[in-house]
Amino acid sequence: MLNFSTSEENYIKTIFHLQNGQNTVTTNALAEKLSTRPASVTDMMKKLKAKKLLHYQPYQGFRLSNEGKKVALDIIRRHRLWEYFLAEKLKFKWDEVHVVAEDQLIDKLDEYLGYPKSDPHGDPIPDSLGKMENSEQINLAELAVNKPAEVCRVVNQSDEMLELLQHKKITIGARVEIKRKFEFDHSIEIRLRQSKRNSSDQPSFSISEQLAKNIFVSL
Amino acid sequence: MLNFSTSEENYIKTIFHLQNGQNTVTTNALAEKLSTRPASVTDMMKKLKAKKLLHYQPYQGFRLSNEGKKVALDIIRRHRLWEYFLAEKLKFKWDEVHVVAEDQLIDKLDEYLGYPKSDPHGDPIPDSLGKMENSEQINLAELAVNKPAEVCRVVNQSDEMLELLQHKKITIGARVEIKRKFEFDHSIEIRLRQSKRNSSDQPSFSISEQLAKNIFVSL
DNA sequence: ATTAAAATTTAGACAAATCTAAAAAATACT
DNA sequence: AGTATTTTTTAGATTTGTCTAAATTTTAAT
Ligand SMILES: [Mn+2]
Ligand SMILES: [Mn+2]
Ligand SMILES: [Mn+2]
Ligand SMILES: [Mn+2]
Repeated sequence: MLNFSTSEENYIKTIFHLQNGQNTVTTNALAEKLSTRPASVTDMMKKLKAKKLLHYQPYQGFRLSNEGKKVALDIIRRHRLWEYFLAEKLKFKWDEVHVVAEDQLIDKLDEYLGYPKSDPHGDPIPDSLGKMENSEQINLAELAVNKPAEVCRVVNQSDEMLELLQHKKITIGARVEIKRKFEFDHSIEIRLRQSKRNSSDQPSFSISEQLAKNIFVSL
Repeated sequence: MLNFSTSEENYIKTIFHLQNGQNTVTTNALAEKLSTRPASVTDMMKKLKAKKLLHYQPYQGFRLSNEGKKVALDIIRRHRLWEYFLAEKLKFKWDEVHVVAEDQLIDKLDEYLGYPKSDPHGDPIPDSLGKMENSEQINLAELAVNKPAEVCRVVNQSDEMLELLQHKKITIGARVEIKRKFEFDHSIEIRLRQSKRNSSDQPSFSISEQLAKNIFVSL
């Protein structure tokens, strides 16, 4: 299914609701519902007709095509699942979920998540006042040999970087220890451990200086 | 704090990251990072300067003002909290959260919420194939006297309507029974019960035909 | 059947965000 | 210093979504 703009989605969703029962929707009714002007509605109807989302003959009103109805149901599904989430998980009142403001939502989400200190990449999350703690993290390239540490942050988050990390199985929270440093190309040999408990060690392997410089650890 | 467009927010967030350490950010660096053209960057810089979000003299590079930094931190907070939510609750891998597509997200959300059948207003939620069940709901205005039923849907969801419902304490899931119907104005006298168990009855009260017509119940 | 009113569409304009191509300024290089 | 290169800005278009005002079509009323 193609991708539609917020504006197009609004029109589609609203037509779906208005045409319930009635077989066509009028320009004025739609303009009224969307708090916009009839001329704007006509403009958009031409666009949606061109995209085959609705049937429309000038002066004759319009109704969604089957394709348009499919899109509408997808939009409605999204909308209602989010409303359910807001009410059920974030504890908004059922009559508030329509008009939740971004700031309010984020604060409730923060509360719901238990005020996490850092995101999945290890990046610190600012609190509601904008304060962001940066704990003492050191670059993996500068970690001393044989000093166990924990991967806590990955700076470069390009696809290429993340692909490499996944392949090497380096994840946030993993325990890591440098076994050797090579002067020639500044590559380092490291060993990962499953968890803090001394479970089965993995074999050691080497990573480039470039990769190491993008990984931060805490002791 | 004012409201900014998605585009403005992208610029602000990216400048924040780029200026870490450096004291100014260059036009080309920003264009590169945003995959846009230098000319577009200059255009936006004029706009953000006008809004006092950054310091900028032509040809001299730019940096966020204190106000701009505040906005950036707010954006970063939102972004990272959502990433945390995606990873922790919706179980996306930590290296997937950057590029989650809408469809995927919604399906995971659906799963996480336990495939709810209807939203907080009682509106049915279509499944991932677009199927939407409409259970036999009857209009409260047409419910027989002394026949207990459950409020399952509210059609008109205007602020005015929701305000009235809240005042009358009529909520989705509430048990309701019509005690009398008045022919004169078609108003009805109803009584609510706390739950399905026969707990303490509330006193009965009357509602207008107009309100009743917007409420649907199931038996 | 005319005329009046209402609904709808067209014409033309505007703001936001982007682009290409050309001009201007800053830097780098003999 | 004088020229070449790079960086940045301006000028002018384009796309999307909106608007007002005027024209057109449909519907309602005499
Ligand atoms: Mn809603
Ligand atoms: Mn992140
Ligand atoms: Mn991200
Ligand atoms: Mn709803």
